[in-house]
Amino acid sequence: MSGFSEDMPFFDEPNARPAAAPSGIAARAMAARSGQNSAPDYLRGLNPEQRLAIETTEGPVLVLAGAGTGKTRVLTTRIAHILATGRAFPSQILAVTFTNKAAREMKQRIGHLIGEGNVEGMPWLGTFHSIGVKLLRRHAELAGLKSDFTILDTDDVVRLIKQLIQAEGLDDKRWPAKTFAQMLDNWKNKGLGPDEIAEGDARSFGNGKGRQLYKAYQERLQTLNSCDFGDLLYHPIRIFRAYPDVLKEYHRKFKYILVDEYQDTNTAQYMWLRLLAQRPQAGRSPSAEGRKPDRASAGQAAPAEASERSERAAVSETKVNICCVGDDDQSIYGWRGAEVDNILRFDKDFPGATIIRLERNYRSTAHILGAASHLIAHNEGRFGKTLFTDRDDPEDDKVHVHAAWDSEEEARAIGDAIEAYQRQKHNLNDMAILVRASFQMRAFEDRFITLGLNYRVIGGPRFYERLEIRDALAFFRVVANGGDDLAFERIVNVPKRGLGEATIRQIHDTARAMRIPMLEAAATLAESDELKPKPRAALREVAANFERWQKALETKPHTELAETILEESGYTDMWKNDRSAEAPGRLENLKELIRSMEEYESLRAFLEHVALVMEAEQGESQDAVSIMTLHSAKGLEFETVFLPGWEEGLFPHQRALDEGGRSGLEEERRLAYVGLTRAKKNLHIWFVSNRLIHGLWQSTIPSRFLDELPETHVDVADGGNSYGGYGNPYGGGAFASGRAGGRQNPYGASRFDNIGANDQGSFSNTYATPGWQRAQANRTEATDRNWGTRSGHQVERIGYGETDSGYGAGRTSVKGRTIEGELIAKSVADTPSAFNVGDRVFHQKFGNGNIAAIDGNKLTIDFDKAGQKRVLDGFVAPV
DNA sequence: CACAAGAAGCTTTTT
DNA sequence: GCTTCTTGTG
Repeated sequence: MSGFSEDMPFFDEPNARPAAAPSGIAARAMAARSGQNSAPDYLRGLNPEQRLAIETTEGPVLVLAGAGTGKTRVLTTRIAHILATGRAFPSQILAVTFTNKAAREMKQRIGHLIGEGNVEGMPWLGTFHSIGVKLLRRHAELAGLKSDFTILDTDDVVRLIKQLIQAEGLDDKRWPAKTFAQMLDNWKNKGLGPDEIAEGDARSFGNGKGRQLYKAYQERLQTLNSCDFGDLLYHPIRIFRAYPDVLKEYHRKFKYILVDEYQDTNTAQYMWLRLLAQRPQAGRSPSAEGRKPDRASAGQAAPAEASERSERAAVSETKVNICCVGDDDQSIYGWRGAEVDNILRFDKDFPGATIIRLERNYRSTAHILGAASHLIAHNEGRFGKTLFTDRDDPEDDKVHVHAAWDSEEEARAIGDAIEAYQRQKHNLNDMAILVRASFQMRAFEDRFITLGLNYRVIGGPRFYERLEIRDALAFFRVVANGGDDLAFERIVNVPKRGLGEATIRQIHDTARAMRIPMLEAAATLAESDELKPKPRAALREVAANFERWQKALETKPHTELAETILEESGYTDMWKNDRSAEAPGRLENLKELIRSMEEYESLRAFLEHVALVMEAEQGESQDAVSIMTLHSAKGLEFETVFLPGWEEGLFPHQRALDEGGRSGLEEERRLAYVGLTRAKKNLHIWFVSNRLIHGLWQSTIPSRFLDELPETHVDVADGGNSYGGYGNPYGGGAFASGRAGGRQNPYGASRFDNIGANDQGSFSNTYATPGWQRAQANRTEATDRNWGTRSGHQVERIGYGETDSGYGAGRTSVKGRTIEGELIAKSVADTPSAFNVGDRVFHQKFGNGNIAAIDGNKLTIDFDKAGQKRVLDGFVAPV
């Protein structure tokens, strides 16, 4: 049997026997079973549905777990239950999650349940990718790799593809490597190899060379002994298909399969699961009746190994004990290949599946739940769940909907609200701002910096993606694996050693010609006289360095070695001598990197961790408001949640509508649902009338999702309510009809069509709300922020490369106050506007003003009251 | 090789 | 409009 080496004890049950030393919960559970009839401890406090989900261990089970219904608890308890009742050994359980975070949490909780000491016999628990690696390391040679293959990240992949595109003689401008990397990813997410992709797809890139490039790419990966992320799923799938005996081993091994966030699985993951879960049954599909042991009749004799084990083990092998947990209403990753269909189709894929709904919500108030449920009910094509709660506290606030004039005021008002909560002794840690798109974050950061309010931004470029970290890792990678050409190329000339493009090309060519890694080629070249003295000396030093470090790899502790490498290469000095603002931070990050290495046994172990876990683990060190995208908020909860930017075009996002049509809209709605259900107690939704989009002020209309909220659970804040005293600068009248945010939204009319009377009665009647004087006041304050009130307050960026960058650069950007001459110079327009500079015009929201400059259909107007703005000519009328 | 001007993005993001 | 990457010039 191919791929299993002796030193990898595969069937490790005998050593991991839980019955031998049942500890913790297992012991208690067993005692409980034999003793009284009462349920074991770990089942206490669960509701009937949860218990059903846990105790229905046999056959396929789909648990539809709504937001806040105790999904993770069910998953972990289910595993504990399987173990406690002796249904399987830990090593016979496969549990898959999507994120490292989820895996970590599950591991922890299970450890807690079955007793921390039993780490030895832990289940196979991890992300699809980490389990993929585990599989692939065992069977690497079946995929043409060695078991110590390296995992490339996206950056490496793009650089590699670029080289291939150039090697093909294609213009890498016209055919961007990034685009192809994405295509590759899509193909692999669908489990398609170079020969399986659609002809059209293959032709659409690189003058019809798509397929050829794909092949060349895979070949290159093989010579580099590397994998990309897609391969971690794709290779195992192909191995399972091509080597049924290998697959069979895993069929025997895994008795119980659990999958978290099933709604997020893509096609490749689905295929992977199917292969593992569906046992060949000679044309018969396992049904509910299949619960009875009927293997014998399937004509598939129980393998000898199985008969050695207990009766029960043999029985359960015939069944598909797969349990998928998910929520179709929280599927928000369709755009990167997730197939909601996988979850909707579950009972067809696994006939006789038990479907269990968890609908009792333990998180939110009745108002929040009511609002969320009502909203999501607008989607078609869902299983349909109705969350409920027993909670009925008349003190609970309704969901608040607020209007603001523009994004700056939105940020200001939310900042005020946060401070108000703070005065009521709420922790900042319990509050979050969830945005649709990351550009929205800026306004909040700006505002919070002036306020001196602590915040933390979650998401964005991760720790390991930072420049200095990637450089350092490249050094380590070359030391650990001299054949890592991509890493070598990254740092040959770092810090600058006068090794230009020409020299590097030469190394490249030599390496190709002699079929040796670039590092070796460099060493060879350094000893030859093919180079000019300068680069030659430089190369010689590089080669000597790496030789020395590689030797030290065996002897020195890895953290010490890492430090030495960064010192001796001159990398630390490079940043020490750099007087830019980021340099100190980068040095700090390097220190952090070394520190984090301590937890790992070796440099290699650390590098593997880094490849798979592209996040820096950081604790919440201090009290701070969280700012993040709705996507990254999935799975989290907060006492108080702010959801800004509920406007058509932004949320739902225009591109989702354009590209995804109806299903795009439904995914946006699910995203809204995710947002709403993050809140435990207080929920504030905001929309603005004016937003700066791509540098242009655009009038916006309230999101259709606002109209989809039920009135009974929603409280629309009127102007005086939260702010008091700010009137409509344009004199109230028709616009300030006193019902700021009447709730009929005219989104049926054309987008941005809110000029004139049809604007009335929509949410966008925001004059009456926070007010224009504030906007005026903003302007002065916005200027102030340039010299920052930064002292004494801390900004924490989780996973951001640059710490507060660019705030000082606001000089020209204070509310579109651009230098006029520039705009006039640019105003050679392709679409001539019907206006002339100097014309007096009227704008629905900004009032009267004079045109200062024209750029195509974009006008720069000095408004009498609102100041200078750039607007599209369609929004103004001549006076 | 360094710096500056020019061009292309610009929704969400894990592994 | 802003930011980021690439290309061009000294």
